[in-house]
Amino acid sequence: MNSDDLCQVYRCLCDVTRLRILNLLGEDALCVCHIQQVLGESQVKISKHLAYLKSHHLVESERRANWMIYRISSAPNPILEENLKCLQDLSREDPVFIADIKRLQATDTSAACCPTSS
Amino acid sequence: MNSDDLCQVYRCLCDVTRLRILNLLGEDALCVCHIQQVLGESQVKISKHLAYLKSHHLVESERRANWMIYRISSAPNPILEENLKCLQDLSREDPVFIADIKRLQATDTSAACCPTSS
DNA sequence: CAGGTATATTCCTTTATAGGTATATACACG
DNA sequence: CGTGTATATACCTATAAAGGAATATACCTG
Repeated sequence: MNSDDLCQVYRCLCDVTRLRILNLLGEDALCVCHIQQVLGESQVKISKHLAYLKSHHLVESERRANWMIYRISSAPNPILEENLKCLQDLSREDPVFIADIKRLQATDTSAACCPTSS
Repeated sequence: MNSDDLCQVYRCLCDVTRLRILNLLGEDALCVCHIQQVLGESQVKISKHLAYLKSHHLVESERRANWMIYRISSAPNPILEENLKCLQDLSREDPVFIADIKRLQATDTSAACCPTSS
């Protein structure tokens, strides 16, 4: 990773919506509709931010029928990993992140679109 | 620190010039002219990026006669600290950071403007 | 206080990005 | 193959930010 790549990672991290998405994905892989539902944001917004994160290799996606499952990229990225840890710490303090995780836990993940349902 | 503050920190980190500045300041407090000289960038550019970093409380400054000495902010900031560590690791791999540190070490810090000179 | 040096700010142009509306694509199912 | 659902993309507008040129400010020295 060179200095430009590093900047790109930080560019990915410097938007609240993207941080909220990464915070969710730090818990578990999720389909777009669940991310959208938990964050309470529009479809376009979520889709675009996911595309942004994907284009910079912070997340990866896999199609499951109609749904796209997004997860944190499996390619090792020390900067991302370190900051996801920080994010986890913060998610216990910041009202936005706390509420997101709560809504995530309240979400039914047994639906067809969910990665954990076979 | 809330989610918006966090984003602001990442915004500060997502520019190569600012990363290079922070990498230098991670070594030692420095006056603007030295930063400018080591990075080989224009005065305006350095000054503006320092202003940006200062406005977001990542660095602080102190006047010494004609010179302004900048240093990493003394206010504890876990996110910044964690990422400065990452930066230090990277500065051993990335050609840009390596060259910066080399030029910093080759710079005469005994001049009047230097914080270490009484 | 005049002139010099170091740094900051203003004004301008260009580029990146956020977010919305509308539309396109991919897939499943009848 | 037509319809519905999930997701992505195109196009547009508004805003932020980067960087340069010119200028202003702060301080020092004589």
